[in-house]
Order: sequence, then C-alpha cells, then structure tokens
Amino acid sequence: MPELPEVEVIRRGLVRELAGKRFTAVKVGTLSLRRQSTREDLKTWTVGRRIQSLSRRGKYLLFHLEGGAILLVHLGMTGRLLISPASRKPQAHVHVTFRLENRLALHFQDVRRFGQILVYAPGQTPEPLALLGMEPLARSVTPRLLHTLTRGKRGPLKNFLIDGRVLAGIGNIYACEIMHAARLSPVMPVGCLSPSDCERLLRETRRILRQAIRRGGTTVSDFLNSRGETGLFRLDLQAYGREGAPCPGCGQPIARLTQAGRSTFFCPSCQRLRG
DNA sequence: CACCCCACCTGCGTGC
DNA sequence: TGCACGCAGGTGGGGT
Repeated sequence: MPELPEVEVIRRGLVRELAGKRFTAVKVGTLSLRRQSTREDLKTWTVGRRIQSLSRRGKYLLFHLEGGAILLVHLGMTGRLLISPASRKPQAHVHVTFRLENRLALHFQDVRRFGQILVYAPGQTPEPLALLGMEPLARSVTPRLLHTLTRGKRGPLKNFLIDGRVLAGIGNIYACEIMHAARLSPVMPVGCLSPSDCERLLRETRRILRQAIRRGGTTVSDFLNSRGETGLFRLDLQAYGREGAPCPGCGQPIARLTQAGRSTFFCPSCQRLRG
C-alpha cells in the first residue's frame, strides 16, 4: 500500500507530533515481521533516546535518534504507524509499540506482516538502503539522466518504473498513474523512450507524487496516516483500479493486464505504443 | 546479469 | 451458510 507519497505523509505527521520526544519504552509482540531487529536491540537503541529528526528514503522511514542511532521502518503492504494516547487499548495486528514522553504511544500495526522494523547503532549504515535508486523528487534527477538510464534496457516501461534500484518509492499505483499522465504505454520497451518522452515522464512523475502528498496519499483499502486518517488521492486516480471505467482523457474503457506479476491499469487509446 | 515466479501473510469479495 | 479461489500498495531469494 504505502508508496513514496504515503510514507512521506506519515513522515510529516510524525515530525509534527514526535520531533524532540524521547522513547521511554518498547513493547514487542510475538509474531515477527518480514525483517525485525531483536527485542533487545530495539530496546537498547531506542529507549531513552530523543527523536532528533525523521527522513524518508524511497519507501523507508528513518528516525534519527539522539547519539546517532537509526530506527528504520518499512510498511510493506499493510503497515501503519499510528500515534495514540498511551492509555488506548491495543488494537489487533499491532506488533511493536513505542512509548514516548507526554503519554504518547507509537504503534506499528501490520496485518500481513510484510513490514520491517530495524535499528542501527551509531555509525552503522542501514543495509536495506544500499541498493536503493534515486529519489524521483530530487533535483539531481534530470530528463537527460533518466534517458541515459533507459538506454540499452529491453524491459517494459512499467517494470522500469517500479524497479526501486533505479527510482526509489514508485509502486504499482503511482506507476500506473504516471504512465497514464505521460501518455506512455506500459508495455513500451523502456529503451525506446525518446528524450522528450523522458522529459514528460519525469515531469508527470513529480507532478503526481507531489499532488498525492498534498492530498494525503492514496487510500484504496488500508492506508491511514499517523492520525488514522485516509488519503484523498484515490479520488484523483485516473487509471489504477478503474478497469472498464471510462478514461478521463478520452472516454474509452480502461484496460488491465499483468506485468511483473501485478496488475497494470491503462488506457489503450491514450497510451499507445509509438515507434 | 537480467528476468520471471514465487514466497512471505491475512483478509475480503466473488462465485458456486 | 460455507468453501474455494483470486486478488491486494511490498521486497527479496532462487531459478532459468
């Protein structure tokens, strides 16, 4: 569920409420996540430390703690980070709960348990970040650079967009929306993109990601921000999840196909394969 | 190395 | 009402 915009929305919510606060306790459940530091490590590197800042890398969220330790969180498909008063009774599927000053609690809730919670001692570099690609919103990413990266590749555009080793943070929903906005076919071999295609692709990528952040993310079924609120970008979706519904651009029905094992929604009329 | 497929999980909607 | 099946925003490991 959570792609770059959702993680960024969560990050901003957490900054507002948790920056400068100190962890006072951590409670770890019995079921483990896809990757998870031990209870002891979580306790050692969080309890007693203040949250100095929060950053995001792709779909990963980083809590930068006093003394240099890092708490790294990935939400997988159904993960949530929810802030509540510490007195609130625990909800189902909460696997880790951090207590903070001011009687606050931060809950990691994840039905499918594809999420990750990892801590790193000061000076350690989180290894999940090592292979991550560029931030699509970074100024250093230019149409020319994107064009260079596509040269010699034979895979389809869709696979390229969701490959986190190239651009970090774009998942299935936003890949569909970006390709629709850029009027590019999901099956187009990415090596065939022209420089102007790449310029349009990057422009639409940024516009859509920024718009989704402004709208508080996309809630299809599970996503909630740190206050438990849904995201409104679902109302702006032009292609994703709209199989059979009219394309907002041309009125032709949105089609669906499977790429890299997941559904792609697109308009066969607006997103034609061109030479 | 680049791809594809599946595994990892739970829940929900659909069709029989 | 019940059950089987397919599908869901994620990554990563193993095989070809």
